[in-house]
Amino acid sequence: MFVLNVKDDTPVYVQLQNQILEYIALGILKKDDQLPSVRSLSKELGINPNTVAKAYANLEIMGYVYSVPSKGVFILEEKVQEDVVLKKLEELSMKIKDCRNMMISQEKVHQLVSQIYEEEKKDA
Amino acid sequence: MFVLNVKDDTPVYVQLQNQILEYIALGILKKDDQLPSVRSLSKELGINPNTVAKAYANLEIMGYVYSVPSKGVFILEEKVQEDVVLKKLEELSMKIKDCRNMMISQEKVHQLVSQIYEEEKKDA
Amino acid sequence: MFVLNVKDDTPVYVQLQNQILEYIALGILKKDDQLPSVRSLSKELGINPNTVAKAYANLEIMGYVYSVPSKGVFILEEKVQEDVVLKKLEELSMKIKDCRNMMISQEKVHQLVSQIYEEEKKDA
Amino acid sequence: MFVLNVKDDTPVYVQLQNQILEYIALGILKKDDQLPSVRSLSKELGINPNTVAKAYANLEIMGYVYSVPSKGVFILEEKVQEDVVLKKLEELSMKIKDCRNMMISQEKVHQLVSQIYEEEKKDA
DNA sequence: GTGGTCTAGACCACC
DNA sequence: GTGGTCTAGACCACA
Repeated sequence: MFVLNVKDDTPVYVQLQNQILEYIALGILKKDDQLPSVRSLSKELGINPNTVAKAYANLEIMGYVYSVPSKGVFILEEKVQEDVVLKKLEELSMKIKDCRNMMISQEKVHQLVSQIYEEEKKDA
Repeated sequence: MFVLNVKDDTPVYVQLQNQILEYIALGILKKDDQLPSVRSLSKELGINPNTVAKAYANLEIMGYVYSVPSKGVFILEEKVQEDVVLKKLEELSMKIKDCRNMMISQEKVHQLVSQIYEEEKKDA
Repeated sequence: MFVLNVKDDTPVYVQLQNQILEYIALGILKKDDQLPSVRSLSKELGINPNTVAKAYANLEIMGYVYSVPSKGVFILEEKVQEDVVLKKLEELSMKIKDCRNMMISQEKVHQLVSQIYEEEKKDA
Repeated sequence: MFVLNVKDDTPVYVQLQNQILEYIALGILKKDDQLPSVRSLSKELGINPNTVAKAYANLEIMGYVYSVPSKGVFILEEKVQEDVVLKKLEELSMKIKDCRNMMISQEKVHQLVSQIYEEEKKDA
């Protein structure tokens, strides 16, 4: 279900958080769905339980998830969808600004967008 | 001339490098222009001289700058090279893919691009 | 009859105990009244029978309840005892001290008390 | 500067968070003040650095503090004061409701408030 | 079985 | 020196 990229320099627990948020945004994870247990997921991904727990704890503090001790961790989903989308668009905006500032032409960027949307989800 | 954001999670020396590259791309820094001295710039920005030196050293390694001992550091090229642009575009591609995967419409993204390019450099 | 909140961080069996004590204090549960059976209550609340049994067992240890094997569990006292009230007042004291230490005015606190006592039990 | 209570069942890192928030609310810690380093504080309190780091990280996620890697952790203080006060009053309200529900008289509670405010800060 | 807390200690990038 | 990340493994309360 989750894919970690060791080459990526973003921390493992952040990668996990982001993937969970993406699944929520996509509607794959719904309100009150249970996330995999800390231990099972850590074993599956070959990482330390603490790392999974950290991701879950952060998501809880951020209000996307609630944990019931000795039961599990569950999706909260209230306004999450728009939150996540807005955050992604904000990140995108920064990158677009970088491109503009480096004198990359607007046409070039539009082209890239079209191209990526057309290659559908070969790499998702 | 340079603006650093300590609360930003990107390292200070990377922020500095990027801004210098940006100024080169924009033609503000031209071939053989001299960069501020390590000492003066570090004092001006309130950061450690080592940090400035590291940024300059990296730029030299990357081939955008040459240093003349006991003289200073100077711009080598008038244009940022292909690879820097390619790297930026690669980063942009990842973000666009994220948006596509989250079912954000292609139109929305095109809109954002246009909007950002139109607001020129109010916020650069 | 009982309302549990799984998202609350206080253990389920403690929530149950407290509510039973509250009903005793309020005179809703009287001497020799029978509590629901472990099995029926656990089914009704959707929780593990062990959890209900634990709450009952604790109440028996604390002397508020007695169990007759193969008969059921019954209320022993008509009134909650001093120590439970004292414990609650102790908890309240700590919170009041916190407020005082944070420079919240005495008037503000008195106001809050009055307000809560006046809204009766809309939310109990 | 900080006092931990091992007998208290609230987690050490939560105790730390709360004390820091209290100091902010009291104005003892001000905007851009630096918190003690993770290592020095952990040594001083005799606890593991991870535990201190966890408290700091949570405060950062909650938006009360910002950390500059290799520099330190600093107070952010934006609207923090009211946030913290509101949270405290909310906690107090819950305890007052408990008392009311256990038939403790309103006079008794007012008395307790007055008494605590009068003993000044013998125990702060 | 579950999550929560904590310790001990490692390595990293950065200043 | 600083914070950030991660591992390995312990113990606890709870269901």
